Parts: sequence; C-alpha cells; structure tokens
Amino acid sequence: MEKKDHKDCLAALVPVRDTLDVIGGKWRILILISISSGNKNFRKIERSIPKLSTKVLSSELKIMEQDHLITRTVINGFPVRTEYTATEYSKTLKNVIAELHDWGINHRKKVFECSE
Amino acid sequence: MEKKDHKDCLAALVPVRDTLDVIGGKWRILILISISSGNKNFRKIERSIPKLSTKVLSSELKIMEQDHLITRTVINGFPVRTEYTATEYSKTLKNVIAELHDWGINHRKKVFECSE
DNA sequence: CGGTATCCATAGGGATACTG
DNA sequence: CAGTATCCCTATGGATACCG
Repeated sequence: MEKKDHKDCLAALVPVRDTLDVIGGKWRILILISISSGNKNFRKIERSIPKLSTKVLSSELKIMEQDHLITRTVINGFPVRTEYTATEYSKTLKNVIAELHDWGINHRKKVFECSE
Repeated sequence: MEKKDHKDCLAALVPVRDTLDVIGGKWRILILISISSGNKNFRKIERSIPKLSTKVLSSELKIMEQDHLITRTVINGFPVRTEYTATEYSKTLKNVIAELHDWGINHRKKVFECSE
C-alpha cells in the first residue's frame, strides 16, 4: 500500500487478480470447503450448498480441476461413482483463506459498530 | 482445511465471502491500488486503469466509500475538485493483499511448470 | 448417481451523450 | 472536471428436462 508508480501498481495487481480469478468466484471456496469437509460426490456437494445449481456446480468443478484445486476420480462399479477430493495443492490456500476469514470477521464488527 | 461438519463449514465460509464481497470484485483492488498510488481524482483513476468505464468506476467508488475503504472529499473552488483518498482502514487489507499476491505468484509458476 | 442440454430472465458492462 | 443517464448487448444463472 506504499506509494508506487503506475507500472509498479499494475505489476502488483496482476498476481492478486490471478488469485481472485481462482478463488474469488461466488462458489469456489464454498465448494472447496464442502469437499474438504468430506462431501465427495456430486449430489452431496450440491445438496450441501444452498442455492447452488447443478449447472453451476458442474462448470465450477471443471474449472477447479483445471486449477489443480480438486481431483476427479471415476470409480468403476455398479453403479459408477465419481469422487472429488481436495488436492494437497489446495491446502496452500490455507493462509489466504485464513486472512480472508480474519478480515471478514473484523469488517463485520466494523460495519456494525460505526454505521456512519 | 481440516475436517468439519457442515454447519462449521458454512460458519467458516461467511466471513470469507464477506471479504470477497468487499475486495473480490473485478475492479476494487485495482482502484484501491491506483488511489493508494496517488491518483486522487476521478479522471486520473479512470485513465490509470485500462478498460475501466466511467459508469463502473462511479458505482465502484460509491461502494468502496460505503465500505470505508476510501474517502471522498469535495473541494470548493474553480473548478470544483473531488479528491479520493485511501482510508487508514483500507490499510488493514495489507496482509490479505500480501497473501493474495504471494499465492498468485506461486500459482502462476505452478501453472507454467506442470501443464498436466 | 453424475452429469449435459435447453430455454429463458436478468444483471452487468460498453459506448455514447449529456448535465452542473 | 466529475460524474449521470440512456441504450443496447452479452454473459451468467435459474429452472427444467433429459441421457448414460
């Protein structure tokens, strides 16, 4: 947040935007938490998150797989099952999520305290 | 990222979503950085950020003011000037932005290295 | 179960023009 | 300069139905 010239600003911004592109969507963190909590299959994840439609879940899962946040495994059998798991890589988001979480807590306090 | 039951998950998620609602938009961090860098008036901010339209800037600035991230000051004179400044409060986002930034850097590396 | 396909409504964003 | 207002268009998301 120090003074910087414009080029530095843009340079500083790109990685932040990259991260937000990965986790900033409306559903991604919710889905990640759901999966990390043990919901491994499509319907369970869907049901665990209010207002989340199959279409959106489907597309978000694909993106998250591309981003190496989750793994999709098809298990042959009767019936065929599909399992989603959080990758080790997704755990590198721990600090990020912790900061987002803490700031959110404080912000909520702030908003309630001073409504000026 | 540990195992949690569903209620805990949702509870953990709310503050994260709160934070993302504040800074997760497409433009807000860009605008905040621009202002923090010394761009104080509307046109300067607008010009400093490629692809940002007046309409969007206008609405984002209002929201950011409500969220106490920036301050808007009208300075009477000829012509009337308006000054936007980053609040002290916005500086509490320092750690959040640092984490987002660092993760973004690493993620970009990861994406380049293993394109599997 | 694990999705895809389709239809449709709505919001958000670009371009432009205009006000004070 | 500092925005608002308008028009218009596209992308996103909900609802529903359907396939393997």
